[in-house]
Amino acid sequence: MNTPAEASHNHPHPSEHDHKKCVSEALDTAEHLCVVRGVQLTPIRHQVLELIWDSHKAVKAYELLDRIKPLKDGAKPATIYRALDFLIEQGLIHRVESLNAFVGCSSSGHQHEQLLLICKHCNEVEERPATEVMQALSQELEQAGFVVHSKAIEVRGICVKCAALYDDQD
Amino acid sequence: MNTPAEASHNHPHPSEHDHKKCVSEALDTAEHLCVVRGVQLTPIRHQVLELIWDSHKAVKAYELLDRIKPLKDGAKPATIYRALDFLIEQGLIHRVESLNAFVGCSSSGHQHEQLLLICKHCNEVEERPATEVMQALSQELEQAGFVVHSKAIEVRGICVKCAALYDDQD
DNA sequence: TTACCGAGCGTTATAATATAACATCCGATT
DNA sequence: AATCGGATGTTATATTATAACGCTCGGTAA
Repeated sequence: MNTPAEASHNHPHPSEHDHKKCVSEALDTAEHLCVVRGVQLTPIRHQVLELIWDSHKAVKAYELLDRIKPLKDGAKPATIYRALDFLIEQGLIHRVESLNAFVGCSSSGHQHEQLLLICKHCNEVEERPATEVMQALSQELEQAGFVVHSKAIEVRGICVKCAALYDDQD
Repeated sequence: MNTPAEASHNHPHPSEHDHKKCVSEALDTAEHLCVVRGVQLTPIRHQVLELIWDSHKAVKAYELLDRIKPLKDGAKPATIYRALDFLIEQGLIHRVESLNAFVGCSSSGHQHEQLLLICKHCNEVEERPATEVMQALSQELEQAGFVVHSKAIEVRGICVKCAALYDDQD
């Protein structure tokens, strides 16, 4: 398959994983979930999701716009933002609040709310279920009597792989 | 003292607390910390901090700009953003990432990183130390080998006071 | 004193992010 | 055939944020 995702994918920690698998799993899951839910993963939405999954980096909306223009001539901001809205609603991507950017969600089906570890060096975002944290948070929120709509738990810093590089080289 | 803060303050849950005390404590703490740290809480910075403390609501940068213009003729975006940068650096305010907005920090001296509970109804932001959550998070981050620069832990929903109003009235 | 330096601020311009509003298309239903 | 709703096209604009450059002023080194 000559997808743009495969063509332009650029992973800073290459030995670590088979990214094609990430992408195909994410897309398969997305397609399946949309069928089950009776919502449409239209070509545009699919393309945007694929572009987001090009890497594990957080991507800006206008970056996506630039990258979808060759595929979708005449794409405008609304094209992207509508697709992003849909993908977020369906839990297929995360909005990274502290970056105004977007990243694929690996656990779309089950557990969408996760701890996001955002590396300032490689710009990758790691999702972690962080069950202990989530449990403590639920308790805290219950104590506070707060009715939750959504959560954003984001930590910025240097990921373990980049930290290792720093130790070795910088 | 005929401060703008007192003049325009508007609290949706009025019986709950003495807001003048919040403001004066926040400003006193800020002044003290800046002296100790050898940094300047200039008139502009002080005014912006005061405007932010007008309420416990998250405030947008351009709202602050509009509100500082009468006091500081010719104020421009940079005026506000520079002050905000300073106040954030000094831990005197929080940037609410999921709103692109700002709110005073009650615990400037000691424990800046807190859980923020953001009410969609009254728009107030409650800070909570949430020590159990923070502890679990620290553990998680240590396990992940992630070097932390900053954290944003934000929950959006309905605060306990507004939830009570909903139960009674809506 | 004079020269310099850096922090803070004024000012202009523009970049980057996001939404509103209305038109059109197209497939499903009546 | 009529119509209805979801998705998309299209134009315009709102909102958020930064860049870049110059001035002032107070401290300090020559």
